[in-house]
Amino acid sequence: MSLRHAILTLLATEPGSGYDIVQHFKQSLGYFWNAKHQQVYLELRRLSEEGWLDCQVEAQSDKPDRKVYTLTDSGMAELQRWLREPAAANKINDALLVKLYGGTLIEADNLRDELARHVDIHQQTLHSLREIEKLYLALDDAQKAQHRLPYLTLRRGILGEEAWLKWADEVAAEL
Amino acid sequence: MSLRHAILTLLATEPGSGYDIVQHFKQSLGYFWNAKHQQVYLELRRLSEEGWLDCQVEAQSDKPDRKVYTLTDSGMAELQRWLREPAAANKINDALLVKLYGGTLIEADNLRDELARHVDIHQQTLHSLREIEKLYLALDDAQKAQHRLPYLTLRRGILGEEAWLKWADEVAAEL
DNA sequence: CCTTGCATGTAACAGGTTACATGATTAT
DNA sequence: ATAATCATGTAACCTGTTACATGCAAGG
Repeated sequence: MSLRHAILTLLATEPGSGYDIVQHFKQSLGYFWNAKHQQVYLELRRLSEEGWLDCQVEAQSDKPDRKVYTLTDSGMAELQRWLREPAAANKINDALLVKLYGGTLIEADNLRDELARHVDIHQQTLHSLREIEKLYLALDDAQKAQHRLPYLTLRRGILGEEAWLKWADEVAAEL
Repeated sequence: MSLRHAILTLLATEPGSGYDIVQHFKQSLGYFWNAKHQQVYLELRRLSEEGWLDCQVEAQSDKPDRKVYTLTDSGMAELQRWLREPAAANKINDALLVKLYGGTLIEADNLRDELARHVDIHQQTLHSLREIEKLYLALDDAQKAQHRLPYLTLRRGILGEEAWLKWADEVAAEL
């Protein structure tokens, strides 16, 4: 479990609501972290109960109230403790590869369609990551320096998607 | 959940015990599927209860008894039904990227060490995948044709690890 | 009128991890 | 002696998903 620490990491940059965090996961950070809103709201409550977050309700005129969470000192201490701890290598469970592995048991057309669907998804992801990269590259040096590490995670997304699509080409040629 | 279908896929090629399946996950298939032995034994029991697997106890002289599971006709039907169903895109939760993202909050040395540790792991994985690839490439054409699809999943592992290491080079240069 | 976005949650369930448990054989 | 390999499991716990729930505002 590191959803709680992913949340603390995001809130270390700037305070935000559960909704904000979910939007981050859905948009720019989706290539390395995903969570449903239910899970996020649950963790936010727990993190507050443990004293790692402060919560302030922000009333809005035309939209529903927001609960804005801020990292506390002990929250920052916990985050740093976790950051220093070694991370386990990522566990991968890839259903598409299982399907390809067992692909001789079904029609080749089915497999080709499935691959094409996934190629579309990965191309779209790659495209949106490259758009974000453009924004970064247009920054001046001082701003670039500030977002150096998030940019490196973005590069992981880009290189990862490029490699995936290169692989898909190999597969398409064989199928 | 597709652990049950990953198991059915493996047993479609040849019957095996829970232990055999876990070994597959630990060794050659670890780059696309992972599961603990407890979970595998649990699923095997459930799959038998649903009539998708047959179980035969094989006594061994010097080693403990083995429960060898075989796919039934209805198990094969279920597997094919699942294989034809579209797979959701893979969900990624990568703690290392979260740590990199929040890396400004801790010492740079810590980050470099962590990266080096992961580079080691990925290099070892890539090495063992390449060893498996050599075995495939040495096969004659008929045998190659037989293992075409599993080989394509292996290529995914190799291209994925190569891309990961290429990214790690970029990161190391920046850190 | 209907859908999307904003914004938050509860409850039931499914899936996965950790701890504990057993016991023989083989290698260091 | 000690650890590793083979081989199977139970129980408690933690994490994540799905279904259900509310309610206003803006846009087509």
